[in-house]
Amino acid sequence: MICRQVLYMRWDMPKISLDVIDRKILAALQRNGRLSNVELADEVGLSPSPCLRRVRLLEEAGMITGYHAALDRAGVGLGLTIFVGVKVERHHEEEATAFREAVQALPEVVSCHLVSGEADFLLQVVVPDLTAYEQLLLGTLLKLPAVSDIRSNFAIQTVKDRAPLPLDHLEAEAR
Amino acid sequence: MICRQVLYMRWDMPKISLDVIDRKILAALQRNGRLSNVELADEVGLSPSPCLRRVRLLEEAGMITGYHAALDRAGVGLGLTIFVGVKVERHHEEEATAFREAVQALPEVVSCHLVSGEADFLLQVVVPDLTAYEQLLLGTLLKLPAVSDIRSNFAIQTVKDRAPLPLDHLEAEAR
DNA sequence: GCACCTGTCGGCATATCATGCCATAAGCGA
DNA sequence: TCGCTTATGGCATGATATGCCGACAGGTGC
Repeated sequence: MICRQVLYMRWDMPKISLDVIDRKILAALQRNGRLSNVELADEVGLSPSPCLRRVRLLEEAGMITGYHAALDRAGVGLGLTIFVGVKVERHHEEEATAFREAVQALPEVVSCHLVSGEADFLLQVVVPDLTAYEQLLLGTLLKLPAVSDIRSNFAIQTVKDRAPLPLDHLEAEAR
Repeated sequence: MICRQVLYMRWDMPKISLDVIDRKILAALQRNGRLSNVELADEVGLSPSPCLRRVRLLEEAGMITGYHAALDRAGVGLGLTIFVGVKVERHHEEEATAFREAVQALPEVVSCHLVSGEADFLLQVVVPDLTAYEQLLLGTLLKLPAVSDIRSNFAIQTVKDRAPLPLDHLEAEAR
């Protein structure tokens, strides 16, 4: 019998564990999210029925949070990527929450993390050009609640982007 | 006739332009990359045939670079995300190239950009835990070619991640 | 050792979908 | 107004998704 290992559990999601085949499925769908179930089944060494069942379970368990088309940024006219470090004033938790909500609502901000170190928040911003960034920075970012300092780092070259998550660390543990 | 606007062109890709429907398609597939063609066609207000044709064109034109499943990082046991600023020694272009190639080969590094500002490269690293990061930092990153300084910023909270690219800037230009 | 239970597999039937082909409608220039 | 170009929609066919069934293997208790 193939033994699956419980790695993650929340009250609102079914228990799940990842065996060798589940990891193959996750790796394959990271690489190509539009694989047909037949192709996927063939790739992981199952017949279509149990393969589809596993995919559905992984989705319901929250392991797979979604499927997304990746676009060419330059292609759609978004030539500038900027990593923005934001410092917020201390002792203003309610304002920090307001900051988070404001950031959520900004479509140009494609990711935002609370981080340790120099900055408090690290954002990734995507805009068509410098003019657009100027408007965003002066017109919006600097006016966000509790912001005390902003540092912009322009992406000059993309060496690697959105690479698949490494799943090798599961290899050793699962049988 | 609906007029499309040429935004991006490379010698090896067919000319393409994006009209209102194309933008709806891109937006929909960013949101859900596994939409069936029938659902997509319904959403953008076309019948399946021309809809599929447009999707294929967008793929061939390089606008859509791929489809990928998004995984829950904690769910697959990758609890730690770190933003790593790396400084490299100047005047060593060949070593900087070696650095880029080394980074490409590291599965824990999910993205890497050459940036302006304090650091030269900004990496996003994903590992299971602090022990794994210690090994990666001491055993690998610090030994990479031409590296002179490394600064690690740990992600404490994810406010927003991998949000869809904003396509609103195309609205005004296209008819 | 045997019966039973549980979990997973593979096969099958059916509804849905992808995809290529063709006729048609709408814009554009002569 | 007449063609030419381009995109659309419908249709036929082959492929796919999906739910249901029985089979089978591992584990458990008698």
